[in-house]
Amino acid sequence: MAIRLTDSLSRKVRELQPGSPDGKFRFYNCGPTVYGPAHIGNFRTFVVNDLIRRLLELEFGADNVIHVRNITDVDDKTIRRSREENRSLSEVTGQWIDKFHRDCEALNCLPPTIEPTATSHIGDQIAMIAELIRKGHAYATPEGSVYFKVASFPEYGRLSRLKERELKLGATVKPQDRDADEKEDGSDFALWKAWKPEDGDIAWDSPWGRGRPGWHIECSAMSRKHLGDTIDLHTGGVDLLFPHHENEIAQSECCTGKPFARHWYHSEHLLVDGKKMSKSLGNLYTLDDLTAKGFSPAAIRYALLAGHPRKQLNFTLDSLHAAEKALATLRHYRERLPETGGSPDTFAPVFEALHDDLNTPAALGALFKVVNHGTEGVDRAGFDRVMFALGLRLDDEPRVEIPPQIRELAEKRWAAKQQKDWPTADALRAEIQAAGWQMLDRRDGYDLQPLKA
RNA sequence: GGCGCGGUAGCCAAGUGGUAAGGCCGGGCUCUGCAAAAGCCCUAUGCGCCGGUUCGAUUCCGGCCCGCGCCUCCA
Repeated sequence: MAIRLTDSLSRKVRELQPGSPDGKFRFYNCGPTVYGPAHIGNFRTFVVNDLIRRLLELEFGADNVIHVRNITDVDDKTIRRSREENRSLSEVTGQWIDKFHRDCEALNCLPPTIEPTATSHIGDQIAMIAELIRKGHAYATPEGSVYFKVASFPEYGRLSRLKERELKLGATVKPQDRDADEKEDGSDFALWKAWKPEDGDIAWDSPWGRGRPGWHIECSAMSRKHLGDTIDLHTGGVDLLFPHHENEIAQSECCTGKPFARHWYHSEHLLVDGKKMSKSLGNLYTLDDLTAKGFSPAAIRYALLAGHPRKQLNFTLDSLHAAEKALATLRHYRERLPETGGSPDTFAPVFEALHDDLNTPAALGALFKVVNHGTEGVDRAGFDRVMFALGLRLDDEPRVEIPPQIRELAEKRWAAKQQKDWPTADALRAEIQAAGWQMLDRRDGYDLQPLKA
């Protein structure tokens, strides 16, 4: 069953198919800039992309999916952070790359096939810039910067449909680029940035002097290097539509003369409390912020998938509670399932929904419809395939530290219960509850949970 | 000003020209020393407002109201 996905360029829902004869599906996903911990909004994009990755694997086979996700490890923000902390750039980016990897793992995102960094592809970027200059699509300034000449690419603006880019009345007026007067045209964007004092020792040699690459060129260069001139799918958050992806198209197509990506996909942003996340509103969550509140990464992933990826999702703590409960239901359901013997078609509606432009809410609805129907005709193999597609790890229960004194009271109560000393057992239960914990008896033991607020 | 998205039960959220999936919360029941957990069952005559098209609209068209995002480096 083909995967159908909205294409941001044609604005149509189109099938995903490998475009090259080798049958490999080439997938490029714009990754993070590593200057701090990624927030939950960033992770929505990565979780959605992980869902795409998983569906592609199921559709074409794991060996036939080449998934590239870059890491931007040199730009204004990373350089600024390095200066502020008086540490080397690689020290700063290394720290946050590690953190990003740990967070992705916690959220059960499959690692990309290739994860190139901008700094390890400086030569490729320089080569591409040189080619653009040679073909008349870019120019160097006396200061040693290189800009892409937007006017040289008539197709510019096709993706974002922003042909007229002058500031209109009512638009947020932003301070002009300090390099504005170097450019031939205000729309031109930097391919290479000449060294400035605040860049410190962060610079590479180039035919235009010392400096560093502009942001957009890295994706064009790394995508080309690892996936070829034309790729099958290019994705990112909606904010990247303009200017980042628009610029990538311009650079790549002017360089190669071939279509850059056969399919574009952009996932929508996350809102918190109905507003865009921002530090001033105090509604910016990192993964650690949420796990510190006792939520499991699996529940966070579930909550991120609970809304349609192309719709703004209002992320709330409530949705995390709901996710945690829903996962518990799935966990218990799975326990009641036989290993094999189920009908292979049971979960077809779930996959149909996922293949229909990543309709995750409909897929979860279809999943629970099966669950509510009982275990008849269902087996773990089929169920686990769904869990794989969604990337939901059912063994990922929220973990909380149990204080020793609570553990001690629980042991005493368990002993009293074994003696059928009910008054003592009840007294201890009350004591444990007064301390904010709840004791859940099982046949063969007990669990302890913090009391719900 | 331009581009785009959305307003469906207490909360979240799919969906369809023919009478509303699913999750959470809430309620009931079963089970169980107690308490939970788990399982089972129930929970929108209604889909922002006003018109129109239609045998029939939440779903199509028009108008209005409200909310949100983007418009040069933010996933």
